[in-house]
Amino acid sequence: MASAEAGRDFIRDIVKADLDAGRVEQVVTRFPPEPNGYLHIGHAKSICLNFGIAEEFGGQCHLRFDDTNPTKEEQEYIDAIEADVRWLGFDWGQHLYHASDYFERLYNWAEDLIRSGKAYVDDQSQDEIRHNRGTLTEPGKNSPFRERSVEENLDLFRRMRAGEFPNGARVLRAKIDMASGNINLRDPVLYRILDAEHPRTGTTWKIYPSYDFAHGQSDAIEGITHSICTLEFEDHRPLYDWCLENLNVPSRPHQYEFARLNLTYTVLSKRVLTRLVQDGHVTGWDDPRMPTLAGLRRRGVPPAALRDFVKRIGVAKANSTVDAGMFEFSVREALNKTSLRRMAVLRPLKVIIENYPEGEGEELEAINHPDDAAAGLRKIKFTRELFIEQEDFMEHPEKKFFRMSPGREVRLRYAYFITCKEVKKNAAGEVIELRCSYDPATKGGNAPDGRKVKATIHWVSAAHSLPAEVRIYNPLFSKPDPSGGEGFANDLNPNSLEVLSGARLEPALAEAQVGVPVQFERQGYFCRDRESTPERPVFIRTIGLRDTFAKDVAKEKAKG
RNA sequence: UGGGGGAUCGUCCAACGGUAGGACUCCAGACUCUGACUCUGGCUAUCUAGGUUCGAAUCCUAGUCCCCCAGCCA
Repeated sequence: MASAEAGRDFIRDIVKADLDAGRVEQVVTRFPPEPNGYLHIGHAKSICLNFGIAEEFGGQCHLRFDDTNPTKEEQEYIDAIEADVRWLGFDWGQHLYHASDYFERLYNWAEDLIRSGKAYVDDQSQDEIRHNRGTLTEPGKNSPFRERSVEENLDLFRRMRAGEFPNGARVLRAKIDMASGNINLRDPVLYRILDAEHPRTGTTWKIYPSYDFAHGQSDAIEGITHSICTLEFEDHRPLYDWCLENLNVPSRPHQYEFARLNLTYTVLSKRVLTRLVQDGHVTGWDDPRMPTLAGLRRRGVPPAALRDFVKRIGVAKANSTVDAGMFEFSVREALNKTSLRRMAVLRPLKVIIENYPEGEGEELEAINHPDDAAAGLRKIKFTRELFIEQEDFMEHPEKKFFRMSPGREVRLRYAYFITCKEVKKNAAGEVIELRCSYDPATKGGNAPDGRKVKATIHWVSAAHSLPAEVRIYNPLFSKPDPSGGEGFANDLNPNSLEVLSGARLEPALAEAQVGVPVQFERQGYFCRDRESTPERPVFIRTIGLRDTFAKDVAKEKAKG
């Protein structure tokens, strides 16, 4: 039954039309990762597309590992991929498959092709095959082994399977057309000899099917109706179709292609991501700077933000690069709704309230979420000695700066109005302490005489706050369009990680759970990291709040 | 000089012969115990040249530019 709403993109249009016309009775899609790395935000687009379509149109979506190359694939990746897809919010139910589940059937289909004279064993070396393939503008040459008898091909192919030949000695090729303008049709390799241990089939197999020979048939076995992949497979489609048309397959799937995701300041090449990890540019696949789902999760990005982002960017066939700001918007929007508010001072500046009694303190009430009364209130401790943010004070304020400065009155959030009376400096001339006075009548943050202040700043009690480490992340790459090739290392941002070791947190943050986002008021969204110790919490900044003041300052500076 | 795709605001996506619309960004303002959120208002686009048509982003013709393909990777 087709969803009532019209498709939101060309693929959904096709699905809907197929359903409406009765060409398929239930849509079946699949997400087919190769377990040779971790999933990233680009995969999220594909996952949301495939699982989303299945959901919307009442169909099903399979998770299928495309594990046809044991030299690159590992169990660690298989496990991580399953966890990441679940985390994103999708469920494949009973439909977990592996291309390797189909090795026997694929093998038999290969023999079928040989028997019908449409495949042959080629003894040429890899170099010879490459050489004889021709070029983009010149046709290839037929292999001298192209006209072997069915019997000889069958015998050789069986002996390939039996492990009688070394890696690379022979391959099975489709007999199509060495002069085709589409290079994929110049007798593509269907099977190669690979003496490697497969994470699932172990050493059972000595030969492995190529992607082109495995994918379409796997789709057909599973009854996939719409096989959705990225643009670079567009000119593989004739081969996809050729296999299905020349084999006795149980169903007839069709392939559709969409443009993969590109993001500014980001590289989504699996090869580069692998290098970042292996070469130690990041601490691992889940380094919070990585665009991997594991990295984003550790960073504190909620899965709902990913899903929202994917919905916003749409699906089309034109290559494009999405502004990372669009992703940030989705992250902030999701976080704003759900994050509890807390106060934390990242770069502390000591404040002493001179007219507040020494050794005393009081509890004040603070709101946990401004848009959600059900989130309730909490108590915060106010004392004579406090910390405020260094950047909330300027000895010589510039024109539009209206936070704390000498002689100026500001509000401490949920507490009192205070006025800066004196500035203490160290020998180097750095401000190290502010002496202030408070107005007891402004308790809770409002002046009974109705006077206003231009700024409200956050603070913590010096004695009650918790020391912590806070990690601020900046883009991993310094260029909007970093190299996805060998030059990637030159485009890395040397300041992608900033560690603030002297931060101070309000006591309620002691209960923060790893990975659960909170808003540090006026600063951004943060979450406790798994590297925290009982003595020393570590918080990670998921993303900063929008900061129009900082932006204006930067603009002024740019103007000169 | 082969084959396969693609060109619409700064960015991403719509419009399926009938007023080029939305989102992000940006700009101006309102609100504010977060310079956040929210809310108002605004700027900016059909690759080019012809043609068909009452009417073209959409159809036709000829160009231009961009992307992918020469793995026994996927």
